[in-house]
Amino acid sequence: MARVRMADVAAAAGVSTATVSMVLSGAGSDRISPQTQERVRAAAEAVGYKLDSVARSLRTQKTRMIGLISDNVATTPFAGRMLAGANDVAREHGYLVVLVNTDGYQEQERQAVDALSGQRVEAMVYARMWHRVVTPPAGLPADTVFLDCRPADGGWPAVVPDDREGGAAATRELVAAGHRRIAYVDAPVDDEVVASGLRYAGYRQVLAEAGIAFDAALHVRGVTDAWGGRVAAEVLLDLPAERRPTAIFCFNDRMAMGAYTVAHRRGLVVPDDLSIVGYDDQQLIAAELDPPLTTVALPHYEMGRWAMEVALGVREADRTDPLLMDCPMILRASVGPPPTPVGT
Amino acid sequence: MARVRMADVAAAAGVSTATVSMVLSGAGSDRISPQTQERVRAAAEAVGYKLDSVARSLRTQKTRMIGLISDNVATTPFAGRMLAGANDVAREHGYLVVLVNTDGYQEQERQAVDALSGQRVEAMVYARMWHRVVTPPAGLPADTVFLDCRPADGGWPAVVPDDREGGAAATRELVAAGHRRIAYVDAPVDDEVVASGLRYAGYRQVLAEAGIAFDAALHVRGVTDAWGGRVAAEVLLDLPAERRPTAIFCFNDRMAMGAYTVAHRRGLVVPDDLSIVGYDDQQLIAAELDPPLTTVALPHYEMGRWAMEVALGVREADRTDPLLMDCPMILRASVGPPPTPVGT
DNA sequence: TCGCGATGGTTAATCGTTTAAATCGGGGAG
DNA sequence: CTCCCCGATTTAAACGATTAACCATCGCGA
Repeated sequence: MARVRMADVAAAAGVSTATVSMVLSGAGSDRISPQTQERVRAAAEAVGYKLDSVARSLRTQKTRMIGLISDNVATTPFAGRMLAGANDVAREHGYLVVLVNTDGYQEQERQAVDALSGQRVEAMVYARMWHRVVTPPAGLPADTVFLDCRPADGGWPAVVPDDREGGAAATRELVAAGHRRIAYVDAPVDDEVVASGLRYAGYRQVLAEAGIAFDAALHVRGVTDAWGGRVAAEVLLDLPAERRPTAIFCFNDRMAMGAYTVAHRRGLVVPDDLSIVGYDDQQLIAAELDPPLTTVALPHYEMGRWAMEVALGVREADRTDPLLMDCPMILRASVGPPPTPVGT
Repeated sequence: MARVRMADVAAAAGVSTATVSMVLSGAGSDRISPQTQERVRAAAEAVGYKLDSVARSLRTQKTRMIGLISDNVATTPFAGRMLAGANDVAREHGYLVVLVNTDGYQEQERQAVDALSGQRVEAMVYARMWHRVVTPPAGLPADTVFLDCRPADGGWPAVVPDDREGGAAATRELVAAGHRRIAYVDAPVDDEVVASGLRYAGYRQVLAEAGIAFDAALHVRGVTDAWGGRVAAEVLLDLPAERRPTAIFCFNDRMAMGAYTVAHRRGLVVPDDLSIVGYDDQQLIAAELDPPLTTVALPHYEMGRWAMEVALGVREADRTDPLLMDCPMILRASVGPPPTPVGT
C-alpha cells in the first residue's frame, strides 16, 4: 500500500499531473475547465490522495513552517500562553510551528538554529520566558523575531512587555486609592532581567508625579518566590508605625502571596489594613488568593501573536526598538483605601 | 547569495555529489578514501555548506520530525513539562517536534492530523492536559502515541498517570499519620475525566485495607479550584465534632489551597488541627503555601519522555493497555498526627 | 481558405539529495 | 600477456511536486 501520488490521481482522472497540480493547488486553476476540475477533484478523493508537502517544499522553496526556539517551556505557565498566541496565528495562515526547547543552553541553541534552518523553516521566533536582553546565538537568520526578550545590539524585531508602564500603573492604582506610603518589593539585582529596573522606574515616576517623597526604606529586594516575599514583607511591617507602608507593590504574584501570609499572621486583613498589588497575573495564584489579588497582567498571548505575525510577514516591525506591549491592570480585591490615619 | 548546494561542495572538492553525499552523511563513507573524505569536508566547510533536509527527506522518505498535537498548551504548567520531556527525547535522537495546539476543537484536530501527515512526520503524539479517555480524531495514523489520555477502544500505545495508586498513596500517608476520619474532596462527576474516579478508588481501597469504615459524608465534590475547595472544606468542617474529618485529601492543589483558607479562617492550624494532602504538585502553589503542601506529583515530564520514546520506536509499548506511570508522593509539611482525641 | 487568438491542456525541466548500478585504472593470479 | 576482480568514484535515476514553455483544437473574421 504505497503512498498515492499526484500521478495516480492524474491517471485516474485521465489528465496530466500538471493539471492535477493546478486544480488542487488552486494556482492557475482558472485555466482549467470546470468539468476537468471536478473530474480531478473526484479522482483525488476516490484514490485518497494527500499532498506531499515535502515534495512541494523542495520545489517551491517554501516550507510553511516557522521555527520557535524557547529557553524554557517547562516551568512557567507563561510559556504556554506565548506558544498559544504564536500557534494560533500560524494556524490562521496555514503554517506549522516547529518547537525546540533549549533550557537556555547556548550549545543547544546553536544546534536548534542549525536544525531549523536545515529544515528550511521560513522564519524563526526566539523566545525567552522572562523579559531579558540577550545576545543572539550565532547563525541566527535575519528573519528572526525576538519574543519577550531583546537582542543586546538591536537589529531584529522584538516584542517585550511594557514593564515600566506596568509598574507605573500598579503604583498609580495604589496612589489613587489614597496611599502615600507605598512599598516596592523588588527582585534581586540581575542585569539580564530588565523587568525589575523598569517596574521600579515606573514606581518612582508615579511617586514623583503624585508628589510623594521616595523613602529608600520602602524599596526592598528578595528572592522572587513566596518565601522572598515573606521575608521582605516582614522587614517592611517591622518598620516603626509612622514609616510603615500601607500598601505594597510586589515584583510578582508569588512574592505577593508571601506578603499575604505575613499579613495573615500579623492579623492584618487585606485590603483593610494593607493593600497589595502583584505582577504577572498567574492564574493559579492571583485569582485564587483570599482576597483575590489585584495585579498587572503580562501580555504573553498577545506578544506570541505579534511575534508570529511579524515572522510571517503579515505585520511590519521596527528593527531597532522593541515593541512595548501593554500590561493591563487586573483589578480584583486586594486594594482599598489606607487604614484611617491616626488623629482623623 | 543563493543557497550553497552539494554540487558546489563537489565542485570545490573536485569530486561528484555522490561522493560528497556519502562522506557528509556518513553512509558508505567506508568506501571513500580518507584523503578524499578530508578534502570534501574541508571544501564543505570552506563554502559554508548546510544540508537541505527537505531534499533529503524527499529522497529518503524520512523527515526526522514528530508531530505533537496538544489540546491546551496555554493554561497549565503541566503542558510545559510534557512538552519538555517529549522535546528532550526528540533532541537526543536528532528529531524535531512540530507542535499544534488545537484548544480541543475536533475540527482543528482533524486539520492538524492532515497538516502533520502532509508534512510527513514520522509519528505523532496526541496529548491531553488532563487524564482522559478520548475518541481519536479521524485519520490518526497507526504510529501515534497517546499522552496523558487513552483512546476509548484501545489500539494505540498510551501513557497515563497511575491515579488509582496516587490516590491510595495519599490516603495511606494520612492513615500512617494516625488519621481515621479522612475526607476526600473530589472533582465534579465527568465521565471523560477519569482521574477523579481512580483516585477515589485508591482512597476507598486504602480505607478498607486499614479497616476504616467509609463515611459517605466525608466524600464531597466541588469545582476544581480554590473556591470549590473552600466550599467543600466548609461543608466538611461544619460536620458535628465526632464526624468531622481530621484530614482532607483534595483532588488537586488548588482545592487544597481553598481548604487552607477555610482552616485559617476558622483558626485551625495546618497540620496540627487539620492535615491536608493535595494532588498535582503545582510548583506555584504547593511549595509556596504556608505550610508547604504535601501532595502527589503528576509525572508529566516522564510521560512526555515515554511517549516520545515509543513514537521514535526506541521503546516497545503495549497497544491495548495504557502504561500507568507512577505518581510520586511529595512530602512537605501539611500532614501531622490527628489532634489529640478527646478523653486521652 | 487562411490566419489568429482564445481555450484547455501537456511536456519537460527543476528543486537538492540519496543510492543502485556502472565505470575505470591497476594489481595479482594464471 | 590476459583476465578478473577490487577499491574508489562517478553516473544517472529516483523522490513527488510545481511551473514555464509549448502545443492542439476550435471558432471566427477577413
